[in-house]
Amino acid sequence: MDHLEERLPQNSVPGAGLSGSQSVDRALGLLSLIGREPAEGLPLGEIVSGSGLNKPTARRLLLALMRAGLVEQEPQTRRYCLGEEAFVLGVLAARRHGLLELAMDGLRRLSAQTQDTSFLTVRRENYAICLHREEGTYPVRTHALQTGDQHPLGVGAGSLAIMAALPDEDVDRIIAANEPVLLARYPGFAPEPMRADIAVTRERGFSLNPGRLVASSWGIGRAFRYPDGRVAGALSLAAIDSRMLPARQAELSALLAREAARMEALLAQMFVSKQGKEAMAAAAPAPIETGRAAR
Amino acid sequence: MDHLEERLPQNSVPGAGLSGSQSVDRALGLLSLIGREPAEGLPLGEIVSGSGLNKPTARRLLLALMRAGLVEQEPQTRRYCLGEEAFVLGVLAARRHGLLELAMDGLRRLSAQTQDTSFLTVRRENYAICLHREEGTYPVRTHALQTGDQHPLGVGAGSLAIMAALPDEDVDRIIAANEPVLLARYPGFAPEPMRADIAVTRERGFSLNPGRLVASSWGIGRAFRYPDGRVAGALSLAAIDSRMLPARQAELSALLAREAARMEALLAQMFVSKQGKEAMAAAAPAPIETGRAAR
DNA sequence: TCCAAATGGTCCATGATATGGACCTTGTTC
DNA sequence: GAACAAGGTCCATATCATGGACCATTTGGA
Repeated sequence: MDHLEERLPQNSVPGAGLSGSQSVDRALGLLSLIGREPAEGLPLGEIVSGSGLNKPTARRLLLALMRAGLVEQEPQTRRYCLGEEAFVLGVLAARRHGLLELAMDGLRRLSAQTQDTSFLTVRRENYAICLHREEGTYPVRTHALQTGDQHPLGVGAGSLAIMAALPDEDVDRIIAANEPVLLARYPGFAPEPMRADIAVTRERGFSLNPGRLVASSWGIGRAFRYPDGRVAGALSLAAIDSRMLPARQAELSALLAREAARMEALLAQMFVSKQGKEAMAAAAPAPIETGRAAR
Repeated sequence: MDHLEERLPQNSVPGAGLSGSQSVDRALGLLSLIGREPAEGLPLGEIVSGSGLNKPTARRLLLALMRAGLVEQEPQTRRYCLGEEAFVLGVLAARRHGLLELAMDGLRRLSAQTQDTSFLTVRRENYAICLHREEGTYPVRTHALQTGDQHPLGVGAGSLAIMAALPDEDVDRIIAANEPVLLARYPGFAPEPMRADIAVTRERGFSLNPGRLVASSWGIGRAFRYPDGRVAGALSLAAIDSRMLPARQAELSALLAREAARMEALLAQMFVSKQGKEAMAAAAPAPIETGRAAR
């Protein structure tokens, strides 16, 4: 039903789209497709239709992914989902890309101070993905956004904050790319209103989702950047509408601003130490360093 | 220098080794190779020699991995390392494979109570990989084991605990497979002594590494299992020799045993709720469930 | 400043490899 | 128990990945 979006991620330049490793691209596409729905996994049929591949090809690639442990097949349901190796790889990658770890303290503070649920969101192409949900203690909570959930950029508070932090040309491109999905699956997020939201967000310094996704479930968010200016992600808070009146919005946005600034400071620090390590890498003979002998 | 171990992960059955997706297997092999050294990344040359592939092939596959965001190339050093997408994928996979999350509380307790550094280790084929290192407060600490470090099964306390928890046939196979690496890079971990270590570990209920990897750096470990009996991983503690005398060994092993039991309880709980969800999946119409419409 | 060596990166003819239509198998519905 | 649907596999074909040869850029030495 959604073949349209697949198949054509070659940049329309006729000769220059040949990657040189079609099957690898396809396999990694499947991986990301499966990652999108990690809750219960995807049945083969949906993988086939969702990827635009045909059954034998999809299955062959899945077998390769399973051999590597990145994908597992639930024996009961025969559904395919992310494997343990994907998890391990993530832990390994977290050494360099430790956004979540950096953000955890801030999220805990936010939820402790506000009693509301807080989120870390990052950009992933034209989508925003929720990396963590830190529960608040307030008894009425919204469950509109869970860890791992993905929505088009501009849909939801954190996602909108990220979108608004991007340069205009990116905004245009992203909205154009997402237009079919927005119209089909996100009533209330048509391109034009979204542009208005972005403008307001930029003006006022924080994003607001007034229950557009789930009625009465409001969100407020703020983006933060890497030292080089790239958008790194967004922090956001969610609560029911009665806890998001203008006065409290101001209060929450101040807290978000403080934590976002803290994140930017931490990232700046990380950038420095990383470059430091790189400079050293040449000289250092590595004192004890068990295992992994030189080659 | 280590071509030997590559190239032949087909199970020696002559005709039945053809995977049907050579290039995907190779690409995922590179991914795991790069994951092994996430600290500074690997230069192309080492990837070429480490994988047994040739330069153009390796490069082409790396480009595919980079297109997917799973690998990044440091612009300065031109080294290849795990990309942000690997990290994100890991977060997504953590929903199902949340061992680390389950273990964090226990690790914190262990380090708080003992002042020593504690570790979570899991098995990965014939190796053990350290998923987390929780610092202790005691001023003299060993840094023999860092998050992400990998050693052959049987090398180090956690690794040995896992090995000892495996059935004999696995032990034999793993030792045989690792023999070249052990002899070449791990003096003090020859196959025969290791078998003795395994026997002692089984008898006494916990593993001990008496400074074999780094002098004076001792470790003590204990494995825990999934409800179905499979070994899930190991918890371990590291300290200098003077803090690992027999009396304290007993004390520490009791703490480890308690935390390992707790882990097993948590895992059992997870298994139940997972099966529960599966059973429900068919009936439930998913109350609000924004986005991701049915197809 | 220049040259040499090493390492990173690319091209393109060739055939090994991935492809997908057709078919088989298993589980579910009426 | 027959019909349907979904999962899974086979295998001849031509497409796609392969790797030897080559170019580019960086490093370090004189």
